[in-house]
Amino acid sequence: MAHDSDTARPVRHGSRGRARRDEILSVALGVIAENGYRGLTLGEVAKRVGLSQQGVLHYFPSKEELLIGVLRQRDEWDVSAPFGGENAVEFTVGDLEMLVEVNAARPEIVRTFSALLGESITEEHPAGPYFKDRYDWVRDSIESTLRGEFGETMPSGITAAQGAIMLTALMDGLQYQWLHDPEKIDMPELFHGLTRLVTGRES
Amino acid sequence: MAHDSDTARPVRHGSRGRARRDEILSVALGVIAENGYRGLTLGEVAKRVGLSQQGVLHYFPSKEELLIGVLRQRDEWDVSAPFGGENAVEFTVGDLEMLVEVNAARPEIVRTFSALLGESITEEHPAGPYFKDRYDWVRDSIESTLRGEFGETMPSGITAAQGAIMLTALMDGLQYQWLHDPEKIDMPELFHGLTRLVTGRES
DNA sequence: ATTATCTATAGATCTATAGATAATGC
DNA sequence: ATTATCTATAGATCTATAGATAATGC
Repeated sequence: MAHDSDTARPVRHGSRGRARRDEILSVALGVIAENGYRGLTLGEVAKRVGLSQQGVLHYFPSKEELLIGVLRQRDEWDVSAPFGGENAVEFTVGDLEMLVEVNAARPEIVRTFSALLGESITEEHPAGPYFKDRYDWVRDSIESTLRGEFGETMPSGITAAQGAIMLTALMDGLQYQWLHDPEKIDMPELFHGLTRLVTGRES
Repeated sequence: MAHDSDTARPVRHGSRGRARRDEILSVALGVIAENGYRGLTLGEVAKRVGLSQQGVLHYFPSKEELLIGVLRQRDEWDVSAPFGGENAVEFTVGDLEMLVEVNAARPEIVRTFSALLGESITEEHPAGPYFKDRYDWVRDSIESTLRGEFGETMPSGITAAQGAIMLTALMDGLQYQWLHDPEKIDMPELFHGLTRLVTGRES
C-alpha cells in the first residue's frame, strides 16, 4: 500500500527543471495571447519549447494546471501585484496611471489577460474564480486608495466605491479597443483624463 | 462542366426552414454564452435543437458561417443597431443610458457579446474584423452624438472623440465586472454617473 | 426540382496515462 | 532515488464531406 504522500506529492524541480518550467510558462502565455486558453494546445506549447507534448505534462500535470501556473506567474510579473492581496502596499492614483503606461508597452501581456478575462465569464472556465477574486481585491485596493486620498466622497461627488469600479472598468474596456486599434487609442492619456474626472481633482 | 453559379449558390429556405434557421441561431447564441465560440461544438448546438450535427450544417455550411449568422442576428436584435451603420439614426446620450439598462436585463446576450469580444482579440479569430469594424462605427456615432449635444469640447473639457472612447470602454468594462458579480455592480447607475462626468452636464 | 434530414465515415486533433531510458544529485 | 524526457497509445472529440431518403412546392 502506497503512502498518502505519494499521491499528492508535487514534482520537485532542480535548477535545470526550474528554468524549463519558466520557459514553458512564458511560451504558454504567448500561446494564450494568440489563441486563448481554449485554443491553446499542449502540443503547440511543446513545439515552441522544443519538448514533446508529454514533456510539458511532466511539469504541469494537466492543461488546467498550466493555466493556473500562467495566472500565478502573471501576478508575480504584474506591476499591480504589490497593490493588493494580503500584504498590500500603499499606492496612489498616480501609480495606477503608471500601470496603464506600463501596460501600453507590453501588448502580449495585455492580450493574454484580455483573452482570459473574456473566457472567464463563460461557464466552468478554470479562470473564472481567479478573475472574480481578482476583481474583488483590485476594486478594494483602488477604493481604499481613493478613500485615503480624497475621503469617502471625492470632489467630483463620486464615492470611493463607485470610483473604484469605474476606473477598473475603464482600464479593462480601453484595453480591448486598444488591442483592436493601437494607433487610435491612447490608453495612458485617456485613463489620465478619466481619473481627473472621477476624482474631481485639478491637476 | 458545372456552372459557376452552382458553386456559390446559397441554400434557399422555405418557411419551415427559416424557422429552423432562427432556432439554430438562437441556440448557438446560448452555447456561445456558455462556452465561447471556440468552445462551441456543432454537436452541442444540434443536440439542443434536436437535429443531427449534419442537419445543422445544412443551414450553415461551416462553424464559422454559424458565427457570422449569430453576429448578424445580434446586430438586428440589438437596440444599438439603429444607432450606427449606413442609415444611422439620431440618438442622444439618454438613449445610450437606456441601452445600458436594457443590457442589464439580458445577461445572456451580454455574456455572448463579452465572450466574443474577448476571443476577438486573439489571432485569426473570425469575429476579429467584426469587432474592429463595430468599434469604429460605435465610436463614430457616439462621437457625433456628443458633438451634436455639446459641441467639439464638452463642459467637462473632454473632446467628443475622447468622450466616445471613454463611454465605450466603460460600457464594455462594466459588463465584465457585472457578469462576475451582478449584485455588486449597478451598471445603469454607474454608467449614468460617468456620462455626467464625461459630458460635464449637471442633471 | 429543391429542401430538409439522416447515416456513415474520413481525417484531424487533443488530453492524458503507461512505461521506458538517460541524466542528475544526495 | 529523483528528475527529465521520450515513444506508444487509448479514448474522446470535432469538423466536414458523401450520399441516401423523405417531404415540399412550383
